[in-house]
Amino acid sequence: MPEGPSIVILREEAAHLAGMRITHVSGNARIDLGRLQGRTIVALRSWGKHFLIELDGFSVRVHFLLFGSYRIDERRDNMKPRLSLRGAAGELNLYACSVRLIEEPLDQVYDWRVDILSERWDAALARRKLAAQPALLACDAVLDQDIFAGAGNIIKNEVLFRIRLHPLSQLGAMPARRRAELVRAVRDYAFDFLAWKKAYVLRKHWQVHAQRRCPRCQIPLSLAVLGRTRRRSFFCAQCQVLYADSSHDAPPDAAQPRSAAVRRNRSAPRQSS
DNA sequence: ATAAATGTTAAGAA
DNA sequence: CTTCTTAACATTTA
Repeated sequence: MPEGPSIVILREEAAHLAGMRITHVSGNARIDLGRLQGRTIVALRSWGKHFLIELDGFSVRVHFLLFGSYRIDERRDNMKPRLSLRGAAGELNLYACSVRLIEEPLDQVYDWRVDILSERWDAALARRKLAAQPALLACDAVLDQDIFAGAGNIIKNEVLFRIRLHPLSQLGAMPARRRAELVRAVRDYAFDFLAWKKAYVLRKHWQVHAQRRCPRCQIPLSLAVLGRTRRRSFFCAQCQVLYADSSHDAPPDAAQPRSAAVRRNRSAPRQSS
């Protein structure tokens, strides 16, 4: 459930509740539920993986983490809602999620230019942020919510494969052209994800995530827990180019010559057996 | 049945 | 003061 496109789907499915006055509030969220009673839903918004219920006066921020779920105009029979909002237009039930109140205006708290699904997405800003962190690994960069809000582990794995970039590549060792390509690919894949998820065909479009073989060269995919984010990376060690630069390595006590990008099997030959 | 996973945050350690 | 590591949270699927 939790990557950005899934939150956009929720926002769209719940759109008919915007403008509704909340007449019944319940749930086991550790917030003051009484404050929501009688308020009006001004708008339903999203930023990355955050689902935002904007009320008159304050907002509710919902994050589904790994296991969260929701029902609109219906309920789960097996689980107690973390938060349930009811009114004349329908009801919204949220389960196993993190719920917090935001007192400040949302436009003051969120930078919409960073949301990979926003119409205000700013690719140039993302490129600048990537250029500013030369030691950052590609696998960590894609998951950085301050750069790509809404990108999750599936998007990470699929994007890196699409542009044939090794997850351990260092941003500073890549040509600027390649960083720009990465920014473009995250945005593009987010919309593919959205369309596929709406059509219930997301999974069958996975090229590497939770897959066994490289669809391109057929060798077994590598699976490793990589980066400071310690998330699973599925990748093809043959097709995905690694850019490494010794000047960003951990303990170089002497000045070392800058090494050129390490390119592995650029042409990705077929595996012979 | 046991493990791992589309994720983040808080607290403690280094 | 960072930066890193670990635990906690809580549900489904393999």
